[in-house]
Amino acid sequence: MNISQAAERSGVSSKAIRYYESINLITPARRSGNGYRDFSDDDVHMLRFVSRARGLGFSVSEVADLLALYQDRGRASAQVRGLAQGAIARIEGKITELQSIAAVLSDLVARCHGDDRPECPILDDLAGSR
Amino acid sequence: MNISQAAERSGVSSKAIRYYESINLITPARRSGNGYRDFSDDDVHMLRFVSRARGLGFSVSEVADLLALYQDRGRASAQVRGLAQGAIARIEGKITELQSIAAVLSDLVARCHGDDRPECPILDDLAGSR
DNA sequence: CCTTGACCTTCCTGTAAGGGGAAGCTTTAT
DNA sequence: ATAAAGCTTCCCCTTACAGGAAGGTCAAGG
Repeated sequence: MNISQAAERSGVSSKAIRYYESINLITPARRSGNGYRDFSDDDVHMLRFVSRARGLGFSVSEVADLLALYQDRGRASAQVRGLAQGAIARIEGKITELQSIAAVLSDLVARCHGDDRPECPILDDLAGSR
Repeated sequence: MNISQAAERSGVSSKAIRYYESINLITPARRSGNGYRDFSDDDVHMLRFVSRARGLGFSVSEVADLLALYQDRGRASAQVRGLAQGAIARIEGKITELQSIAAVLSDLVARCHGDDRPECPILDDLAGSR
């Protein structure tokens, strides 16, 4: 099948597929006589794997690791688990950071009248007049 | 004062200061006879404003808006509040997204033995063999 | 006076992960 | 036959700077 169909079935855009190929994340697709890429169902399967992993917050290079482990029949599940735990830690750290930022902003918004008057605790705070 | 001192006092790196100047976020600093930038305490104050706003998750272009509002003595606080609320909404959306991702990953990690054996629910899930 | 070394300047490249679009094929449909 | 769609490669754009090269400048020490 051509790239747009593979894109549709895998949930990875054509652009992204070409990109993944260019950085050697996936093995280059076969080419038909006309030079068009020709994808198999297995290719689509791999692309879905990539898509799902990316959606779970794994970086492209981590996806490369996951793919290698996936294709290594003798891998130890501990390695995969380690990657996933690292991803969780990063995500949770990010959540904590965002929550504290949101808390500060919410406090500022609560203290701001939000009307036609110029007085604004938000700007005052940003200006450091605490 | 020179750029490195302004950087130290404001918490904005020298690189970032030059960058902010290049994109017209801040007004170009005065230059001394030798061509060096020469920062005043007011400049440092502005930089701190920028630094704090960036730290609160405002994009550079939003900071530009905030700075304009800050310098507009007649602004309506509602505008500032709107910007802040938009930021909060974005941040909370991001938090929700990250939380659901973390939940999926945590579930997968919990189901993975994480030992020498190759069986791995994480890879199985990524492969879509649900 | 001269030489370091620490600053400063501008300019170029690189980052993550593709998106957008141009120029030029091929294939498909009318 | 021709137009529309799809494919190819290639290059620029995005965010918000960091890193580093090449070269000018300033203050301290021998």
